Amino acid sequence: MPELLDVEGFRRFAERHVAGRAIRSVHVLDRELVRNRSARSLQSALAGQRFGTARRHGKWLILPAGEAELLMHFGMTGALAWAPNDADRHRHDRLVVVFDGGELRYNNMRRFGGVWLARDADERELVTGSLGPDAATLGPEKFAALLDARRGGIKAALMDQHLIAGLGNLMSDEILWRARVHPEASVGSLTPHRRQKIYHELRAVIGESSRYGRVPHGRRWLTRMRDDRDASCPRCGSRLSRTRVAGRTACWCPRCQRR
DNA sequence: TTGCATGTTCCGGA
DNA sequence: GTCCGGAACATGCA
Repeated sequence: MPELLDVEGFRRFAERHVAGRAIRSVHVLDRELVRNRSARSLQSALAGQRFGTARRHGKWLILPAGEAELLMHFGMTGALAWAPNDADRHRHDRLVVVFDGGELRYNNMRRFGGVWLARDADERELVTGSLGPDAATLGPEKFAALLDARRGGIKAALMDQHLIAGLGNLMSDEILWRARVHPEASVGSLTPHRRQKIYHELRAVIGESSRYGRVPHGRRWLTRMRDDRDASCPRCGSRLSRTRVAGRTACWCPRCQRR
């Protein structure tokens, strides 16, 4: 699930349910997913604190709690849920934060990602590593400058969190498909016009998706087609190709996205 | 049983 | 230093 848009959905979800509320207790259901503190130390750091305004940088969710921050990464299968009480917890719920009147559940089947506590901005950056500017607020000049300093393939560049934070496999495929750029094209081979087109589609994909908190599965989106074995291009009807690009399965149209 | 899955990190090699 | 591919991580599903 989680790329930038999904995490943005989680941010809003957290904002709606827990911002400003006092934490009554913290239940660590899977010790391993609390990555940089003991369960006990996380509990004592959070209990009694209030969550401030939820932030997001790339695929990271940042929940200020008192002086500290609770950092969440969702890996490939993470999600948040809210429940009025402790009934019917799921076996993949890894961390539960309890408030008066309900509880926030961090669920993660495959256990990539996890939860960290950061005492300050320095510790946060230690945890997240250096992140590029968030894709949702990246300006055109900055995007152009980042690509100018980059070699290698365009899909790898879009997915590199150090360069731009937030884009993953699905969104990079969606953007390149809309921009009609082959996923293996090298950055250096792209004309300024092509790069502007990629930027334009990046903004469009994020903009059109943001109200859903995820990339839509509509008929005109590549994302919807990639699950089908005999998927065809929503634009031209050609059979879509699947190849490994930058370590992931890229889905693209051999007719629309020529080298 | 095998392969694949929207994530990151680490390693060796060019 | 840069970039790439591959393997690893953990779990479930087709």
